[in-house]
Amino acid sequence: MAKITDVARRAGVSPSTVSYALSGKRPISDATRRRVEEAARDLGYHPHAAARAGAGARASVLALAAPLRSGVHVPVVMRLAVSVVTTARAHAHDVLLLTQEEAEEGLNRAVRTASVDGLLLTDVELHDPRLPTLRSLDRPTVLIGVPANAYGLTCVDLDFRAAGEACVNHLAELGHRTVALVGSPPEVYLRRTAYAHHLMHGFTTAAARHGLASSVHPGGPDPATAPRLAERLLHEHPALTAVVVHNEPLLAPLIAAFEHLGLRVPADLSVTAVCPDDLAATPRLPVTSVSLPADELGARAVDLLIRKLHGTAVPETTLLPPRLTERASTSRRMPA
Amino acid sequence: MAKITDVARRAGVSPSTVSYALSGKRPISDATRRRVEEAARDLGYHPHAAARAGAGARASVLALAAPLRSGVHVPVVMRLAVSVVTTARAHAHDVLLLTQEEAEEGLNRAVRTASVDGLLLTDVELHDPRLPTLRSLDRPTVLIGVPANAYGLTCVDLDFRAAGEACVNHLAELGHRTVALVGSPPEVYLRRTAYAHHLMHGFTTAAARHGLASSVHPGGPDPATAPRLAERLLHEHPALTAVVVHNEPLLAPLIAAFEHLGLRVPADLSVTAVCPDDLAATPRLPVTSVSLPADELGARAVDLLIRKLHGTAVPETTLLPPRLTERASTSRRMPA
DNA sequence: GTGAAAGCGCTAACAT
DNA sequence: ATGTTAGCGCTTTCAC
Repeated sequence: MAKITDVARRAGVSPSTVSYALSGKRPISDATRRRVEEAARDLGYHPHAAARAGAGARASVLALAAPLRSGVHVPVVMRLAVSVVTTARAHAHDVLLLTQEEAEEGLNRAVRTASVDGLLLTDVELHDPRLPTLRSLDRPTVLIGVPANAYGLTCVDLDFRAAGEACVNHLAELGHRTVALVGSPPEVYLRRTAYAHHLMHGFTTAAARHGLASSVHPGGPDPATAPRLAERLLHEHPALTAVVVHNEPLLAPLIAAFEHLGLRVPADLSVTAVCPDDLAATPRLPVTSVSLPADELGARAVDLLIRKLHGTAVPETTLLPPRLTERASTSRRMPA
Repeated sequence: MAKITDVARRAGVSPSTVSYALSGKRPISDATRRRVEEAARDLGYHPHAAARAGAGARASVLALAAPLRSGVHVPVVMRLAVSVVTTARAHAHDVLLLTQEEAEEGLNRAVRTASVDGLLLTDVELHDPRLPTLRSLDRPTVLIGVPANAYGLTCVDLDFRAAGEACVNHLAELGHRTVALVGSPPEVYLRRTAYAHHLMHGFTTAAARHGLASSVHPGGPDPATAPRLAERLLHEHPALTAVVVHNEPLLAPLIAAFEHLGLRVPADLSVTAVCPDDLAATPRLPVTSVSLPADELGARAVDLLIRKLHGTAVPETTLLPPRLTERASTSRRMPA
């Protein structure tokens, strides 16, 4: 493994010149720079990040803390992760993946021991226990999710409150008077996971504003529970004509279950979802949905974090406006 | 951030004593160790990995190179990733996630620049272009997947060849005479991805050995293509009574498509899958399957890598024997 | 425009 | 059993 002194010797300059020539942190004559670059290339030289970090520079590593708790839809997290890694690479950073439950201590360790420059947190809770640790860590951080008190934090997320409202607005415009939300699994609400909470909040307040009868039903993550849930919904709310589904694994099975019970979608029942676009745009029954732009969220989060690393001021909370796409699963309420 | 000298001062000892007391690399009196540990705890001291690495020690970081190319089933990779991170943490290591396509150069960079101690590769191809780079990198590596020439490498995977054979054996015993394999998407075969190749190989040879008529059909990753594929299979192979599915996203839709075409599973058509257990053990129609133990693969791979880091000799290739579980989707062939 | 030298925080000989 | 010292490879004052 070539080191900086090897490059220096080969280029006939001092190590510091190599460092400067490669980093561009001070003016170097064109001739020298050229020789240094060539020598570096010949030797396949890559500066050793650890040593660099020792000398006070950054290690160019971001940590992604993605707890993967029960009830979260893994594919969405994965897409976020991929988008984070890709965007980080575009900024010449690598990504350390933290999934552990040992949340607080894990963050500490990552920052010290693995010399992480900045942190990205997912699965943010309204009162996230990691926040105090985070504040003490004095490393730039971006939360993917908006806690109850975002003061002094940088957060980015889909505007889930507005997303919930958008779904209800759409249904209200179509004349529906009784709506239900099929949300995330109960444990997600119990943890007060931010996104689930915000969506529910938006759903409920919009329903109230429109004077709609509304109810909220956490849905199990298991598709097999869909038929029971469908039955229960219809039984408990006979006037129900529209459902908002914020639960990826349940979306398709739930629609199937309703149809199995003899309801036609959208003729008898309108369905709106909040989920990644490709999940909604299925050929059998394209579902009207608010897009959950996991890729964009990841990219935005990294962009913000990189800017913070550079010392640039960034907005406190970035909320992506919901984008509702009308597809075949919603229609005007048929007068009964 | 407390450093080793802070701890030393507080404990009234020299820095090296702190280092030794914490690492246990040389005998320290109980009294001293206790004082050091207490001082470290009080100060919230974590050794700085970058500096450590500078001094010749390891950084305790593993890299997981998971390309996520087109055609791979993301949830399986994700489970592997989670299992890798969890197991790595159990060995006090962190995991750097590499997804980039810039494969060879990416590995180089990770090792140098991010001071990675060891590498884990997924999505291994029969003639994987990363192998030469890997050999030159001189970092312990474990492949999750078995290339054509595994000489000098450490590999771990499900024994996909045996898995293919197990499926065919099972079907042959049930009296089936014409079988088809619905495999991974075409691009996976074009890349000569190891697992897909090995499974197909096992399927084909076992079919030949039993004297069965067999055919292989790459399946698109898109569930929407299932109906077309089902039709084609039945049309091209009128005598077909059994199918092996090695394609997670297609499994359920394909069965649905067959049933839609009027076939009863398993009365008219037996279906075997190679997939994670929870995907097969669906309540509607539990599918006979060979388990794809993503968790165990990840854990094994990390264990092997850690042992290599410790300088322990490890077996060259570890193949997990296939475990076939009979469920409701296969039955004895009905004489026509 | 370039070099020499100090030092980042840690570990591992080399002492005692 | 503990302390002293010399680096690891790099960046960054200083100095010219």
